[in-house]
Amino acid sequence: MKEILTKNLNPSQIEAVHCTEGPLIIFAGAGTGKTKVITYRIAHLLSLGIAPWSILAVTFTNKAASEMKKRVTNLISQTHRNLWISTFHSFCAYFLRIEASKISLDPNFLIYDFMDQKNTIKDCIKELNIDEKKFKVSTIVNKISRAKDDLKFPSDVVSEAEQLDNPFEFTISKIYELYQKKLKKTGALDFGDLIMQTVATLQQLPAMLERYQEKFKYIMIDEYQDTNRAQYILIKLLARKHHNVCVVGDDDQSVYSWRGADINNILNFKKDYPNAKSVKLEQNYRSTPKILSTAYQVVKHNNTRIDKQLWTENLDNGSVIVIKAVNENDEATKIANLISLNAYKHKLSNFAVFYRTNSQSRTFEDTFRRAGIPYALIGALRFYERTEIKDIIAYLKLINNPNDNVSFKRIINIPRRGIGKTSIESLEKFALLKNISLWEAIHLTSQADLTKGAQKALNSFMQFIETFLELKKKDISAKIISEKIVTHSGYLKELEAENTPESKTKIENIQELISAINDFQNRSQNKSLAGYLTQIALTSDTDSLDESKDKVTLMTLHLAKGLEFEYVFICGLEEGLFPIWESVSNNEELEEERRLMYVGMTRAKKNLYLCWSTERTIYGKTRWNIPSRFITEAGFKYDFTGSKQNPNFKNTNKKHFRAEVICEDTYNNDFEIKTGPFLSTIKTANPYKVGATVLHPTFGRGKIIEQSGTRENLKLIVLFENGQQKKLIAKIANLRFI
DNA sequence: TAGCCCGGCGTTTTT
DNA sequence: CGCCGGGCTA
Repeated sequence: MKEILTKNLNPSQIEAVHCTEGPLIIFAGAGTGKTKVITYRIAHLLSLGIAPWSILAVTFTNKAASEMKKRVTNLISQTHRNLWISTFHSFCAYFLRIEASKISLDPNFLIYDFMDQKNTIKDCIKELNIDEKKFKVSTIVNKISRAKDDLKFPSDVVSEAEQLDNPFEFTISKIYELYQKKLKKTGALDFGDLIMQTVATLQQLPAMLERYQEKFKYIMIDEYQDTNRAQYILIKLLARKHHNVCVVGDDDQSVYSWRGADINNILNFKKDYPNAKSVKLEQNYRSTPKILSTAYQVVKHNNTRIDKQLWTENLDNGSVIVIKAVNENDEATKIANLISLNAYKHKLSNFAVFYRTNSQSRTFEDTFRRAGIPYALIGALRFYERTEIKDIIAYLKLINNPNDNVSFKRIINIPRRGIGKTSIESLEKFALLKNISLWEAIHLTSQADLTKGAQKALNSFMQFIETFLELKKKDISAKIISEKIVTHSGYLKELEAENTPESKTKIENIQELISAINDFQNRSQNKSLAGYLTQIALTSDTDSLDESKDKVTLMTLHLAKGLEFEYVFICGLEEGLFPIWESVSNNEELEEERRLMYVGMTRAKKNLYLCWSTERTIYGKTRWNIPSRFITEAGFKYDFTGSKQNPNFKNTNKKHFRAEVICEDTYNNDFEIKTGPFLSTIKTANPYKVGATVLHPTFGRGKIIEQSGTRENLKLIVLFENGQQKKLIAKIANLRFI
């Protein structure tokens, strides 16, 4: 064991692993083996005879937590069920369920996600008769979430606003107050509550705190730069007795301040724990020297940082290249061109395109689709945020807890039951008057101000839900329940009747959901409906990165954190887009943009492409751009004197672009940069020649042996290497040229 | 009640 | 440019 623990580690990693007693801060730069150090450290603690149940490791994402568990298990070749590796939120959710009885909390509390929060806020605004134009729902959700991140209860926020004599903030504080009341009434906690209530509980009950402090002798926090105040206090509380707290992070990768993360938590760690040891992991195992030095050039421009410089033994001559485009289509085309030119020798999953805003993805999608480059768009619309999924989940939630007004309102008229806005409004008024939930209210429809038709419709809805409440009592599985919902509610029928490509995807998604529910039941110990609902509330990445599919990855820079790719394109590097204009007047925000750039750059293993476009259309408005300061800071000079104010962009239609490289270094021999024939395949009507070799995602390699039709009706007959002969419609066949 | 039209608005989103 | 939400009309 000892040997394994040191053999694979470099000196600073060994130092970090072996320093078990007392506070420790590990500055772990990008690609320096951070997860490895944490997992080895846990294994080391166990090898010293430390009890597994006295170790707590906290991460931010489920992905990180499960990865860590997996790697610890591999390392010590056994599983420790008592080893506590989890996210902040699931740790707190678990804690609160266990201790619920001591703080008069229903242990079956719901967990509200962003949508639930928004809907509840909408109700609050209506109830308080507040001008919806002045108070935007999402702003308020954000404000409330930030307050919770800062451990501020409604009363705190109210008195703060009173002191400041700020009517706007005061209104928000009143909304917060009502919002919190509503959550309490339905028995729901939002993400912020999970942390805040945990902290509050521990602060109020010293004996309990003492017990947990005694239990968790060794605490480790991953991505410490992303902790908010509540999480910071939580850790401080838990670690106060033994002081064996090890935080791992990288201030240069702090990019979530807008969500409450406080970079000062990591910067001031040594102030909090004056006897803290600090270890810097600076040897990078990911990127080429050129990428590392260029990324350093950029991040060095930040003032608020602790200096670290990554180095590598890697002698690869991979490169950083600036690509100048003429507009966003040109940008996408040039990138598609480079990818397709090199796709024959590199897997597509080795390429990634990063952008600052989600709206930039569209051009890439269009271009890649036309170019026949398979791509995976990450993060835009997450599985559990799709309407059809949210609808079915709302049914499950309502069955789990009929008093959940948010879910009730979501599905009361989905599919259409003839219960319109006015009916719902008068039902709501009635419920408010009687101080009961909507579910309770529909049992008394005759007393409310409702038409006969509405009463009848509500009654049949009530009976429909009642049948499921019965099923729940009989412990019928969540899978069966959800199947019955989908069919008996008429939801599926409505989608089938629609019979559009969209409705078909929706049906597929619902089937996927049901199989996910089934999976859950086979996997989990807590097979109840409530158990499933908690699980999904704390999970999001069902359909994120599927590495088995060979596709180019498209995602925002924020989502790129923690990942790596051989070839990375960072796009839209223009002043006003990246850094985004909102940030340029504020140095703190600008530094965060710069860190985001640093994160993006350090994802690249071999080649890094920095792309910018002189012209870009955003929201229908076309703007002229100058290259991002980050390009300049990276050491690339752009000669403005040569560029005309109003150049003639007619050349956009040229068949062959040459990716304009304003500054090029020796680039990787393995990667061709000059423009090949691919581009003409995008621009001309028919790139598919008889005799051409193509690659199909499922059938594999084949030769085009016949073609008919034109443009979107172009049909091909392809003879595949497995002997199959297929008729394909070129537009949708997703063929790649090889 | 439901469907249509118009106006406003538009960074990033681990849980 | 597109999406969403509110208000108006059939």
